[in-house]
Amino acid sequence: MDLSRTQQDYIKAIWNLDQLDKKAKMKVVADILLVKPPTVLAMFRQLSKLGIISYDKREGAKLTVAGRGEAEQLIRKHRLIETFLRSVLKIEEPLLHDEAEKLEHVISDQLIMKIDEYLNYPSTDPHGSIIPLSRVGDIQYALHEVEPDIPFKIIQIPMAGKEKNYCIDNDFLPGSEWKIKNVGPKNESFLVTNSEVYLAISDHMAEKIKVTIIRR
Amino acid sequence: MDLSRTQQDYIKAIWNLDQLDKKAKMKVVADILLVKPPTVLAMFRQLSKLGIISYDKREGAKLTVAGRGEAEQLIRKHRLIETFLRSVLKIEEPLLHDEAEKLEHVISDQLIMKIDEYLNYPSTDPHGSIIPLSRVGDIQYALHEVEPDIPFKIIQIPMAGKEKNYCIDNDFLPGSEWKIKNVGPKNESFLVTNSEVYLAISDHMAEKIKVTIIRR
DNA sequence: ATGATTTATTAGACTAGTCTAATTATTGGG
DNA sequence: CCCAATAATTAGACTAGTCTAATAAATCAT
Repeated sequence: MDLSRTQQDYIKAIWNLDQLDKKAKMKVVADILLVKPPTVLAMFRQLSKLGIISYDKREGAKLTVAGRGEAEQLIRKHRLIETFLRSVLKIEEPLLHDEAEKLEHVISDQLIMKIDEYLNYPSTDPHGSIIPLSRVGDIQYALHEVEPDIPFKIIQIPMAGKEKNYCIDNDFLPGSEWKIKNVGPKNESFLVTNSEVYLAISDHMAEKIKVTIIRR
Repeated sequence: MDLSRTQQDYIKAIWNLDQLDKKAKMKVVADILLVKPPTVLAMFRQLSKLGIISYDKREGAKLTVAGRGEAEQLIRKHRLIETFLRSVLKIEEPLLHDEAEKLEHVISDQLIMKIDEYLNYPSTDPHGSIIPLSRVGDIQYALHEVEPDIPFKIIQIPMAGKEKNYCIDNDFLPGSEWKIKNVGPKNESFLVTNSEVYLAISDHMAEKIKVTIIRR
């Protein structure tokens, strides 16, 4: 995952709106980021393709599980940086927030780990907000966590017997790329496709299958 | 002065080459910044227009006084950041340099002042290199320090008597924009122009006239 | 001092992120 | 339920920074 600074700004805006229980409609996001609606539309499409958000005209943009992961790592950085700047350099608002806003895009995972260690793994920032936990590396999800239409790659299928054969027979194997087309009522089954065939996966299989989100 | 990150990278490259007594030829700069020569040429032209460098095919790019000022503020930030990261977070090479390289473009003058204060105004960085002094704000120069062809704006002309009249008669006044066309032998006079008229300014006048570099 | 090699320059194209102007959808108030 | 206001979308254009391919200029080694 290598998102540009701009992409990160959009992700954060959507995350922040979600925290306030507001829909990330285009107009709203445009106003927050001081850009015009067509710009936001272009970025929403880009982020959808990357599996970071799903966008629907009337629902606005919604972060996928993958997108939420990205957002939380950004928030984690922001809050650790604020905590650090506050406690070491005694920086006050508004400088505190402004600098953190810039630094969060630039400080590496490695450095943020050092900062976390220095601060003795704080759980809240100077404003009392919770600092999300670290999840570095390629994040894995169980299949049932992934939203429809988000392309993913299979990492592991810990199956046996006829379930295993079912997967093998349909080329539903580690390394292959699929997406969820539809979710059955009460999440009891998932219709997946690799754009050649469609396959039904039961909920108890879906919970065991490990997957990563792929970017297009 | 609001230079992009990219512009700053070129300025630093030229400054670093100068420290090694090497000419900032296009090929060399291209190799350092991992870009191709046409890209460097485009940037050299841009920086020339901004009065940051002067470029000549066989001499390579040379920083103007204004450009050197920019470079030194960047170096100052870099070295203060390295010192801070080393002494507070015990960061080691190569992380130390890499992070400083990114942070120097993003940390404000205000924050760097806090860091300087925290470190108790160190004069050298962890490698023993000298940390340049701060010169924030719109930097002023005496006219005789400015290189030919670099456009500048007059800030102050502390003249009297017939010198004053000479300036007034020729609209050589605070607020007006000029550049040096030619420097006499032994720097004893400066031919300046505002693209309408040409004017000769003596060295002892030039030393008193305060000026800022302007960007086009 | 001339031909080979290297370097500089031009011309034209691409990407990401942005814009404006015009059009199409959606929505909410009488 | 219809229309006016608002929001979304399309189409087309711009900028900064980059590229490749082709040409021109400089340098260097015999």
